[in-house]
Amino acid sequence: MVTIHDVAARAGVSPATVSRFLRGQHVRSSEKIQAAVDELGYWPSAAAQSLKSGRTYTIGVVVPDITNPYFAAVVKGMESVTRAENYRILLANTDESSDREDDVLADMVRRVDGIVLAPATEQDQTPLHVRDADVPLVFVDRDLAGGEHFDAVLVNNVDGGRQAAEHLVGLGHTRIAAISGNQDTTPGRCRREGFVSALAAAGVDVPAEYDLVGNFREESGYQLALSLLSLPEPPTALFTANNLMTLGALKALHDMRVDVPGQVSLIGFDDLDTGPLLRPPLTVIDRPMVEQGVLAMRLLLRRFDPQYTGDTPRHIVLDTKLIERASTAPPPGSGDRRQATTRTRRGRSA
Amino acid sequence: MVTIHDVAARAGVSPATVSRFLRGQHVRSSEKIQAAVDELGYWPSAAAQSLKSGRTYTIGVVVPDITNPYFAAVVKGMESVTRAENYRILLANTDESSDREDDVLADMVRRVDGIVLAPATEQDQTPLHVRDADVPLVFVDRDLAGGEHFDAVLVNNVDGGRQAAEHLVGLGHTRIAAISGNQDTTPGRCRREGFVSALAAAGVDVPAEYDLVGNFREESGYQLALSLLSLPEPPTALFTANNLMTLGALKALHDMRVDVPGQVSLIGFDDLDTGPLLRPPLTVIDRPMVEQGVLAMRLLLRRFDPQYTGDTPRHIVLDTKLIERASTAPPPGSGDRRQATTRTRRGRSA
DNA sequence: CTGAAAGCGCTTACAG
DNA sequence: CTGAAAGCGCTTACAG
Repeated sequence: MVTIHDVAARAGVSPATVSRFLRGQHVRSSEKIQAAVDELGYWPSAAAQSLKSGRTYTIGVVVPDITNPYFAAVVKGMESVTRAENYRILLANTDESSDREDDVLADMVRRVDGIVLAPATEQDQTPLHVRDADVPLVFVDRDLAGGEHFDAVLVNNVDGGRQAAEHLVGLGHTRIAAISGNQDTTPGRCRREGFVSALAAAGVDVPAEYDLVGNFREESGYQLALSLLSLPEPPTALFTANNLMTLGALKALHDMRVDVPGQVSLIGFDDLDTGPLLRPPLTVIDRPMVEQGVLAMRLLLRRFDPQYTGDTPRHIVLDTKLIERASTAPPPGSGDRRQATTRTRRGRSA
Repeated sequence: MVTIHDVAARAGVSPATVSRFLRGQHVRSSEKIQAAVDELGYWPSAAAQSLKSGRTYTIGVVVPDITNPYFAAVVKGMESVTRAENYRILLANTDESSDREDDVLADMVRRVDGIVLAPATEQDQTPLHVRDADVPLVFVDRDLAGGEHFDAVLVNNVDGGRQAAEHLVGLGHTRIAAISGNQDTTPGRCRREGFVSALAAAGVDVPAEYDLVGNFREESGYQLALSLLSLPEPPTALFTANNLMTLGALKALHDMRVDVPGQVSLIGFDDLDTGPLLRPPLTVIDRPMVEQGVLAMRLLLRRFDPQYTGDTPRHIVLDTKLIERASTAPPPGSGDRRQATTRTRRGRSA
């Protein structure tokens, strides 16, 4: 391993001068030093640098599931920022587990300059300890009870739920079910809240057997959709609170040969790359993804600038948007001629 | 920041003893030390530890595109291994750029104990320099010209291409096109090679205008599929060499209102979560994904075990598998009654 | 502008 | 089993 001393010896200067040159200061023997660096193939030791400087130029990124396209997009956004600012990303997957999250955060605290976290639950208090360690923390996608003291980039989940509800009500549905996500997470709780309360405001009641709670994974969307379909009186419309549960529900509907949207309308939260290509093309509540990652990382890096370090925490809340495609329609028997016809035809050709 | 000295002082022992306790050695005053650690909230400095030990317990993972579900799955597999072995992952996205890859590798060399790399091109020689720095390197998904000296986990891409070709030939197609990936990558080159040569062996010629090369991104699949459809004599079957280009091609086919598989059959490489839910459900060449990540990370960690450090490089090559769904069928006018009928019906109800 | 020196927080051979 | 000491590779205030 070639060190700064080797470079110094070869260039005929002191290690201090090499260090200054490398950090961009003007030195007399810059050519000789550069030559020595090149010839020796010198690269500074990150460990030594951060031991001295107390900075790692590394950001911890903690997400519940990297294979969820939403989080993959968020990470990509964050990566574009860290790259431009010469930081790197230490990535951890918590598999939606608080325990795993605790371990990861404790481990990261002494390895990174800051953390962007999508917490597994709102109740977890470990992230608050991160603050004690003086490591800036930004929440993305999900908040925390007591998270007011941190920066955050969130989405207006309540309003997204409302948009989904009003879309279904507008189509004439009254038997409306929801498959929500973990109720101890911000998006799980808020999307359900927004959805159910907008339905109530429109005079539509959601009975307990229509008000199901899953865990944001495909399998739970699948199982809960099956259970809805086996009800004596199944719903005519279904809201699924994230992309993976939407896919699970759609699989269940396919497996049970339920016509979508002829028999059951489906509206999901979060768009998918494949959304327009699915059978049928999915109606969804969409939101920024890459942008959320970009904003969260920018908020975090700002905290390293002494000018902003003490600023009051900022909560950026982005809007959702309804994308109407073909998975939602008026309920069966609603007298909508076009819809009824389509359904019959599909039934025949299936 | 609380250091090992603070803990030592509080426990009434020397820092050396604290260090030994923390590393699992038996010491007399373990209870007092543990108490001091807890009360002070001590956590060792990673920088100091790795400066001393020369180990970072961090693995660099370099992929071309983290939002590609294939790479997301590979990373997830790697993460499960690093977690179990108490390593962490420094993640970098190269956006399929060799320049970016060079930067990333140079940066990582002094920050990690080893690297798993899916190289942007086969020609890039930078990864070979990583070896000079004595940082073990394992290839995943993609190989390098000169990569024989490294461990690698690959897929039998040539055979995957062959499977796709024989499936299409078996259905009776003779006008067969391919949208291949970057020809300076292992999978891009080999999938095309396997596909084209299997067609040749079956007596099917692929004219130049059917033999297209994209860049593994959705947009290139879209554009190239459009260009195929605008040919005076478009193909009746299309092979797309990765998941994203398959989606792009499918979008193009939808946009041009081409019946799949009635007018054009489509077979992709790499399955998708949504594969069965697409219009139509996709026939694909599938391969292990999470498992590739697991195997690659295991190969890498083995290199840290003195027992295996000097072993000759291992190339693990996994098999692909044809998954037949509904996007492939005999060519139009081939006399296959069932198919022809279906096509007509679809045409009517569209 | 430059060098000698101290020190960042650990670990580990060396004595005891 | 334990402690004093050296040293991992840098950076930076302090003199000059």
